Amino acid sequence: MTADSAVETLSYPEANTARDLVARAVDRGAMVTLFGRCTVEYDGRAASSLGPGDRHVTLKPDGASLVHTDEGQQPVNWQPPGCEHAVTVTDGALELCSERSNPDETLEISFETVAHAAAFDVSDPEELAVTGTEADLKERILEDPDLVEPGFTPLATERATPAGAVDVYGEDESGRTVVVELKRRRVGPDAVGQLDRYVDALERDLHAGTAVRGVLVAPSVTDRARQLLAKKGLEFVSLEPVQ
Amino acid sequence: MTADSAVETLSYPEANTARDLVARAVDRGAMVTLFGRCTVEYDGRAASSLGPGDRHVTLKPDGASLVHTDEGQQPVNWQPPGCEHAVTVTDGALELCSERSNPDETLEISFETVAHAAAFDVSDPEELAVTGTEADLKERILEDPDLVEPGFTPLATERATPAGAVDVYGEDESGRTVVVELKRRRVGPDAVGQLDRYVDALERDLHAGTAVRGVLVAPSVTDRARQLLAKKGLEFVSLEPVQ
DNA sequence: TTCTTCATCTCGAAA
DNA sequence: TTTCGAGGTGAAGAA
Repeated sequence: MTADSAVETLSYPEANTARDLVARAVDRGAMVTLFGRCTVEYDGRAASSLGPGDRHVTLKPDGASLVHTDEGQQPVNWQPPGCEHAVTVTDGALELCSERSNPDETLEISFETVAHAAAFDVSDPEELAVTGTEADLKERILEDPDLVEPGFTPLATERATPAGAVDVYGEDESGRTVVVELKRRRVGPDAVGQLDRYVDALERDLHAGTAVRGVLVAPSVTDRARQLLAKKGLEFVSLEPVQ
Repeated sequence: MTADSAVETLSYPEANTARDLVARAVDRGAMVTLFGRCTVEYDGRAASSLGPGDRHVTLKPDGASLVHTDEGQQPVNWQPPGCEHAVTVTDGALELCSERSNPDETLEISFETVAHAAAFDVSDPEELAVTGTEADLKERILEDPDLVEPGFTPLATERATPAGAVDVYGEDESGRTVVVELKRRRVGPDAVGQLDRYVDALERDLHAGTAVRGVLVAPSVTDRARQLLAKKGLEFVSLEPVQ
């Protein structure tokens, strides 16, 4: 990354000047950012309209667009990767359009004023390494199945059932089938419903009369989830992904 | 928004110069963006590590932080609103730290090179107006209950049950209780589980022997969801939020 | 492609 | 503060 090539910026450019920078940057696969007063229209899975205000806009080389206000972690409007970015000047105003198909969606940004425009040539070879996920919880259990209960034996992970894949499938000390559903954090009623669907599907899939135990493994459960577990005859084991 | 006050930028600044700009901007409640080669460490609900690469960093006045690579709609690392942003120079490197409590979480960004730094004074009075939401679907049904089925009479929305609030609660032509669950888009098994919980809770809550009908209203359902509906004795009505 | 589930989900509303 | 469900959820993996 050198000073000559990596960054190109404009302060309060004319619309045509900004358009040229954006067009060139999009063409060469650079990341573009704009800041200024704009309106935003979206139409696709839903539809939205945003009146004039100061926002920060990002166009990524993979086709994603982001419109950020001064508040919130989430963009106020956006377009996912895979879009075509187009930039034009209409009636003296810089206009961006990001479009995609399947589903057909359009994002249109019209700038009343462009306060800042920048293009960045990005090189990022690194992958993010995350720990503390559900996958970590699964590994913890496979390494030490007694954490679920003494005598538990895992037989498969992601075992297919008519209701979907079971996180951990195994049997208890006395040979009964056990379905384990894992959650990396405190769970509500939805996770209980999920476990119940798997247990139900397996009881039908295996031969009649086979009792299947369902065990929810998570750091903790809410009250309603606990009541639902009791009603469905399911069990809970408290365990965290790490430590 | 004037040229004098709204935007302040630096290209390839010294670490101390960048620190001063960031510190002043954070102090006055401006939005800050940085672009350059950096590493990122996160520790909190999970933990992650990201080796050196070129990224775009945003610090928002509400305490949110975003780290974006050249790919993806989602930031590779982030911190939600409510954090304290701190900026320092350590061993000649610009370092940002965004920290919050409950849960305790820390995001640390260390710049090897700052290619660009900018501060933006933002004014955004507008609210986003969205259509095509679940609320629109609800209004559509309340205006014309026959869309659910001829003779359907809504009696309440968001009616409380021991399992949570029911979207639309009413009765059919023959006076039987009907629970309606709304989804703005095609649904899977999770939505069926949700409806089933409400129906079950209401049957217990009302007097014994009261049959409660459950109707899922959505544009469409997946195969598994349809099977699950059949097994649970629940119904489906195809309806979109708009048009 | 569609389907299913995970996510540092985020966000908002209500208790 | 916690809980619960909506979301233009996004993203990944499998069928």
